Amino acid sequence: MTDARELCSLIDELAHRIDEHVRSCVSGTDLTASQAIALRELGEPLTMRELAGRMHCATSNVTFVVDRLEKLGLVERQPHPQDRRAKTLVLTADGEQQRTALISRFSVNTPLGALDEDDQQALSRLLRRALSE
Amino acid sequence: MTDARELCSLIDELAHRIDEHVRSCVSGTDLTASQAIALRELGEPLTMRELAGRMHCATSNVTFVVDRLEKLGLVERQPHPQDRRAKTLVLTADGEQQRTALISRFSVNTPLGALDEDDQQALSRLLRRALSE
DNA sequence: CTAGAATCTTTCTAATTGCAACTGTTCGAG
DNA sequence: CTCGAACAGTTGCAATTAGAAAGATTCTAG
Repeated sequence: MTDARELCSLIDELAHRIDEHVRSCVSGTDLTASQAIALRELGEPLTMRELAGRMHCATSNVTFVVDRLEKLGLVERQPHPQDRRAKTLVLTADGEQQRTALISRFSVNTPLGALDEDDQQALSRLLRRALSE
Repeated sequence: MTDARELCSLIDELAHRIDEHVRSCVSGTDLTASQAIALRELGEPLTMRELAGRMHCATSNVTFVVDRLEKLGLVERQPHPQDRRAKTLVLTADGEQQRTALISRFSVNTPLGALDEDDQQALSRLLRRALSE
């Protein structure tokens, strides 16, 4: 039987490399890593809570991050059409532009560069299966 | 071509599940998640720096975590035999005992439970390849 | 042998993150 | 209807984490 603990370490290691990659992509810009991830996830309008879910962090933290993105003029808090409690986060034109620039920067020197096309597909399949539970 | 961004999200998601798993394993004990991970990694004596490397955190943070483990009587800072700058972290008898108990708790309901033996080996092989570069 | 660069740890400080309480809104049972 | 429970978001506060500076030791070029 394989060692589940070692497998977890490998995944943690890769997640850490991904995090490092994000940090290297934002170094030199005026964005923090958290802000960049938020921007990345905002390809479609989301509520605060939805964004928190995608970022795996507390909603109070999203309040903080979005505050700063809004000050930078990249995101707007709009009233939610159906639910007056919620807010819809939408990118400004500038936000859209910075997002596409960011994503193109993300896509070079990916931590998965050592894997060829077939391996990436195989990895994707295995990860989906592991997460499906 | 597969979407590298989505692959990264899958890995992050799995890493997050692993983190949640650790937290659920330590809830009810007097250990924090960081302390538990430190304990897990101390299967062999390590220096502060080595432990920081395995925990993916700053060395100043390890000082903090080890301080508390030492107060709990689970770890001892011993002078390093070769290098008087460094310290060797070794588990006490109580530390060893808590470590094995912790690891056995880690091994039930693993986030990788949805994968059978073959899949786990395949995943391990792919992760190693991705990390090898 | 020795001076300077590098390394290991700690301390101090700042930034990030999570938790609990609170406001305002929606939902559902009666 | 309407009242209480549930939920979205914010705020204040505490805890975790990282970064930079400093002290002690080791390494290395000359």
